Amino acid sequence: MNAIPTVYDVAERSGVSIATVSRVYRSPDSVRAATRERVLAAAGELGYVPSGNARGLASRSTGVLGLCFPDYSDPDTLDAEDDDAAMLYSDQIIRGMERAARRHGYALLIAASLEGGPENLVAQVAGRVDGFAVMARTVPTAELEAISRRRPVVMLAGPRAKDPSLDHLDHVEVANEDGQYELTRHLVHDHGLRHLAYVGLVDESPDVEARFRGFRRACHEAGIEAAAAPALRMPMMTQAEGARAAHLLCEGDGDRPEAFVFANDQMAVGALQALERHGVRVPDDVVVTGFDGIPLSRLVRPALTTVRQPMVRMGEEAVDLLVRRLSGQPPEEPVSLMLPVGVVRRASCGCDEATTPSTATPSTTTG
Amino acid sequence: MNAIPTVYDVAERSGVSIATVSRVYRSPDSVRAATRERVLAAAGELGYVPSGNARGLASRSTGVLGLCFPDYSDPDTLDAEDDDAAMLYSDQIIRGMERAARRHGYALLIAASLEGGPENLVAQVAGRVDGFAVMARTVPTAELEAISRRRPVVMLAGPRAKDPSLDHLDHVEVANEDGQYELTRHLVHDHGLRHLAYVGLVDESPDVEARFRGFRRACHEAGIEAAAAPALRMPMMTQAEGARAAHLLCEGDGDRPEAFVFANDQMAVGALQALERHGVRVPDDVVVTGFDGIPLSRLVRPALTTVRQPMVRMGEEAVDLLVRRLSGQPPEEPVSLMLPVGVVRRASCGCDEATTPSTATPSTTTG
DNA sequence: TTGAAAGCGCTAACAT
DNA sequence: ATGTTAGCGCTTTCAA
Repeated sequence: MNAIPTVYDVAERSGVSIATVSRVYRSPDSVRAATRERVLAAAGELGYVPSGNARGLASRSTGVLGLCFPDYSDPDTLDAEDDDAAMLYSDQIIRGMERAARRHGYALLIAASLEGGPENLVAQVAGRVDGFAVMARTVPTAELEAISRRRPVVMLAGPRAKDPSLDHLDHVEVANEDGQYELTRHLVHDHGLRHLAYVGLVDESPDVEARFRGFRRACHEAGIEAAAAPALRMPMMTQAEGARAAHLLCEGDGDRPEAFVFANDQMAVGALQALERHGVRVPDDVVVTGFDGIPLSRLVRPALTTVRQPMVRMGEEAVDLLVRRLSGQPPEEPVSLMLPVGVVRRASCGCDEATTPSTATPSTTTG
Repeated sequence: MNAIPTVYDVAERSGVSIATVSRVYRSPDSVRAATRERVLAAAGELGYVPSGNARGLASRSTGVLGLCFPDYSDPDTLDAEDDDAAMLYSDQIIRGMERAARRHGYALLIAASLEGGPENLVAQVAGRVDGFAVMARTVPTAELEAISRRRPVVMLAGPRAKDPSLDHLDHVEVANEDGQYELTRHLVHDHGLRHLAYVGLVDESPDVEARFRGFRRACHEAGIEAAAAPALRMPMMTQAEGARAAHLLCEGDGDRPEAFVFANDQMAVGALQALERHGVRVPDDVVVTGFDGIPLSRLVRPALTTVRQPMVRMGEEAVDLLVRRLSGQPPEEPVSLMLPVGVVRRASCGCDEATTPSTATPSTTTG
């Protein structure tokens, strides 16, 4: 692992100037074929690869896009196998971004921010890319605000209006409110339920709030006395907390809700486990729903009724937005996209179809 | 989006030298608190973030590791939902690498190589990272050989000895041969099958070859006349090809094998579909097995007996290897790791347990 | 078509 | 504790 070869080494070995070496890579046509051959040959022999750093520095652009995402790994998921199944948000967004980035000729730099980790994580990313996407609440607002003044940042799944200092960012979110509204409406309308308990989050989360609004709206419209706040707010949205929520809801005051409407799938899954242990049957005794549409939601029994979010697409949209900003004609105004979601009716709400996927194409009913 | 601020701007604004600005970020303690505050304040107001490029250039290290992987997306998987379920190899490796990289303070740069795409993809990655991992057969050998002479590269899942020009690379693979051997032995020994057909790949793939060796060894040991070559070699390992293979095997010469042993899960899944369409029952009429342990293998019905590869772990090991090479005391010799695999017995071979996962913890029998 | 030279923004001695 | 000063490896005018 000797010194890494540079343009100078290649230039010397092929008897040209460093400018020519550079040209061979940047605009091959501007160099005579014979010269090009010689340079390329020398480069090959030396194992030369242009330094992305130097290139970026000299040309002020890196050809790399970034993504900051929270370290979502659910500590409750100890089983490696479950871990596999629970393909996370971030994986899907990564997939979407990588694909789109590649289409546009960019590479993708990813970094997960561990809770309370070094704040400079963003900086680490921001300093190395032409633009980047941030999953909501991954990055300290102040820091993000400062950075985003100088280079394109798109916010994912987050609070568009929430923070006015960030309202100049492009933004992609999913129709949380509408999705939860549709799902709730399904419970009320199609299943005739009247007594629903919503389980949210202690911390303020724009997504969770929006979902709750959808829930409440559906209740209102059905003439159900909808609480102004969730029945329960948990400190984290993990399986363990979901289980705990199920406990609390059951041991309440004897009069158990007909449905537990969870703000995400992880909690709902935890609840299913807890309920099974307690001999409470789903959906016969109580209906359970989630939100997200993680793969695990389809694997559990009963399969979970939920709202699917198009996360891969979100990644793609994010990249398209960034590329647009980076291009000659960036939109003047900040762009805000709201991607549609779909209610997935499965067994946990009493829709029994598609419970046992047939060979190779486990299908679900989307409504 | 005005000019991006630099150390000079921050220095000027806070009335210090650029060296001090640099110190504030590199070794905060070497700067008086008051000064530090002023610098940080100025930086904040300016929206300053240290340029990763300049940093990398000056310090000759980027703090980034890379991964090149093939664009595995199976074109047969048109359904977005299946796509979700089929968490791919690459996703798992990315997960593993990202985690491990973060533990070591590195970020991760990922780039998929589209078949026949620009070869400079590797260069794009190689030029921006301190070291990187390459999934086998992603990158032209010559290019890789040259690059790997100058910086650490670890080969994933590939042909260790295959290419002598690459035998100086660190290398992580899974026990393909042993895994297929164990699985085959299970079929022969526990299920008493004697007539097995192995379905491989036309192209030479070290992994597939290794698996076939395991298959053959198990046959030999059981006194079964094992063909020197796979019963069938398909051009690609997709679901469509798996279905085609099933056809061919069924319509052979009337005497159908008792088991179809596929070189990967995708093909096996395709075969399951085809067999169902033809009214051939699995496992009653014919046993089907796969290899990989992709999530989809558990979702299909009958659930697929297969061999699970620890891909997340592979990603972690790769990073550990890279970090080791980058550290002060790199091992002298190239390191080669072989990760153990596990046979997963499910319904498609006649092991009926664990076919219907119970709530939240779909379990499988690992043997 | 090719070369010379001036940076790009930062780090790392070396001074002070 | 802070400032000065070379580079780091490349791109990019400007000349030739």
